[in-house]
Amino acid sequence: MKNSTVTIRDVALKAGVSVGTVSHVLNGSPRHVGASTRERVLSAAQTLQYRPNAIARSMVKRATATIGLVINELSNPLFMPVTEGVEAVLRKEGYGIVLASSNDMPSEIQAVETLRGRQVDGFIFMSLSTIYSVDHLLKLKEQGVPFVVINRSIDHPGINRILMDDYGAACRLTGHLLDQGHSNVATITGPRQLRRSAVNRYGGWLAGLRERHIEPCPDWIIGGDYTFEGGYQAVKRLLQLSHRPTALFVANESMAVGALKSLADAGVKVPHDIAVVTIGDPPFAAYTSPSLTTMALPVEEAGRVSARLLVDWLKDGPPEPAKDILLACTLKVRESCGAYLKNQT
Amino acid sequence: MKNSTVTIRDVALKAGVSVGTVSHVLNGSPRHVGASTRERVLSAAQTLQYRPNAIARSMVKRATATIGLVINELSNPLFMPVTEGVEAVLRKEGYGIVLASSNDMPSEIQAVETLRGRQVDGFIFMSLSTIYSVDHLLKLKEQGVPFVVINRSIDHPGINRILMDDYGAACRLTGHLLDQGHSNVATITGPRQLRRSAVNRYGGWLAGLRERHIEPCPDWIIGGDYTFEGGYQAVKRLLQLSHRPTALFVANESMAVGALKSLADAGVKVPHDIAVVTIGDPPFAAYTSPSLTTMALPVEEAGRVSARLLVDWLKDGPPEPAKDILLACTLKVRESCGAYLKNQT
DNA sequence: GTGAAAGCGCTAACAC
DNA sequence: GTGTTAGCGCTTTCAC
Repeated sequence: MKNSTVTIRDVALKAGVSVGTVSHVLNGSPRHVGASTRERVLSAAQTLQYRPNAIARSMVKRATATIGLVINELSNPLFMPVTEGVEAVLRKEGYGIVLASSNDMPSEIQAVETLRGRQVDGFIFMSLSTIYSVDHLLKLKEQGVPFVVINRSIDHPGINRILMDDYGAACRLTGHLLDQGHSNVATITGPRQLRRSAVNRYGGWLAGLRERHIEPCPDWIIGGDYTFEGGYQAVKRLLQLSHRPTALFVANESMAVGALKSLADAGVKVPHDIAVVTIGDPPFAAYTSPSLTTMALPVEEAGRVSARLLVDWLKDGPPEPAKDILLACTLKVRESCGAYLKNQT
Repeated sequence: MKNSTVTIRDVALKAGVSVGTVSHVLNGSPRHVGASTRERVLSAAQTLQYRPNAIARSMVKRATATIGLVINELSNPLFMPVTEGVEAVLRKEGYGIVLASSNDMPSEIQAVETLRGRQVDGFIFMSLSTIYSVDHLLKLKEQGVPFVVINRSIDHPGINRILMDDYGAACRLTGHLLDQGHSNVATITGPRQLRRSAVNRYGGWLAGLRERHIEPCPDWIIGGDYTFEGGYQAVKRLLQLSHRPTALFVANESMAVGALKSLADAGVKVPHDIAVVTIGDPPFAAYTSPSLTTMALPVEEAGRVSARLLVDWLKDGPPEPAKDILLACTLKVRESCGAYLKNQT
């Protein structure tokens, strides 16, 4: 970066004071400086267009006021709002974000190394997968590096984590279906080998049913993979069943969209012939045909909460005991569950 | 960050050499060092778990190997893939990303200042709006700060910019509609006062029509705002017209989804009663009912190209003359334009 | 082939 | 109230 060559020395020279003084007035340190001196320093800095070098500052303060945000699957639409939440509080607190994406374990480890080399003050890990080993995170913890994980299944005491209540959301959503008078509720699950959320959403569905003393029909558990096509194909399989359900809990939004299309292609009317609900509330959920009844995930909130937690840690020391925060989802009733239909008739 | 207190000195001490030597072997500098010395240094670094302090390094090299990515509207789904492209090439080249989001001019200016304070080596500006003044960018240019803009209407010589060919995309897409035998093509425009892309897409639609000597019907130019609801309402207005078009060019994907729903709600069959096409190809475009024929924007490519441009600049000096790159869109033919329908009959 | 030392721009003791 | 100075951890001349 060119031209950035105006240093604190230049300001000191121009103001006719020492660099120490300049540093003090510019940082509003407790030390008392004369009004006229302060004035001269300020105006010198102004006219020289002085811009403090944060790198040099970090050097001596041994802190960079930046945090590392490591994301896997940058392309996942869920991450934008999380990042937004993170960014909002971090910016307000004067912290910067250095971004790293990782597609697998090795690259995540690599990213952490790189970011530590860049001296980030802490980390936020934002991920979806549950298959990752967490050894490198435990190592971080052991070394006292501040970090918080979002949506990461890491069952180890003392890890600060933010989770979204997939289980509760699925349970309530299923309950909502039952409230509409359904009792034949099928599910399209996520990849339960890979994602903790898929396990929890399945578990929530089951619990929602059993809460009302309904035993799920094994045929009505269709395996999916969280993709559009997965949802499409799952419904195709479902429709081949002789005994069809009257309601369908789809484990995520992408599959729900695929399911809707599959249903439409097969001439099955939603919600008339079958009700559909899902977890995750993308902007377009209100504009599918029919619009989707969903449980909105607290994505932006997760971002804000994690950032807040980390910043507090950085300022006041680690939370004791470690936080384990479960964020609730919000029911968005639209057309696909048939609630409106029912109320009309 | 704790524990990070193993410095180059420690390595030097342990290896029984000078810090200069350590630096040389660790950076693979041209200087010759004895094989045994090198060996000792390497193993010392290894056993001490030495991690070079990038901040200190930046201090003396006067370069941080980071670039500032400034985005407005973090929530815009278009930006994820762009960021992905940027990240991919930057990581490969050893550069880091520091992220800044800005919602308006003042916050963008603020972000630039902050990032310059953090000594980023260059900038990528990713934005949508055309209403911003560009004075601060011109100032950057004047000061020799490397930067490239994506999708930003800044008509000033010497600015390196990446644009997506909205005009060409709209023109070709309209042509595609005409190829299907339509001649009554309406459009729902974007906010032409705010977005350059809206102007260009409108212009492309017009040009596509005139290329075939068709004069557009003024009634068939419906003003929209790039939102789902905007698309929904626009179609409502369109349907009140006595003389309806047989095809509809919607300026962006969100409005197209809104339009589809509006049409469905009104019982108008797509593509049978009216064909629909749009610009922008979100993942769900293939799973709407009917699936959307679109022009896919080269978003990830824009990210990659901009990053490559910037990195080359950082390494070899500014491109002469400045690059002005126009990226083409890709036609994705699906159901909503009626092409398949036509071929079947 | 290797070591010593001068900074990079800044903050924070410590003097006065 | 203000100035001086010793580093923060590293790279890179310049000696040897």
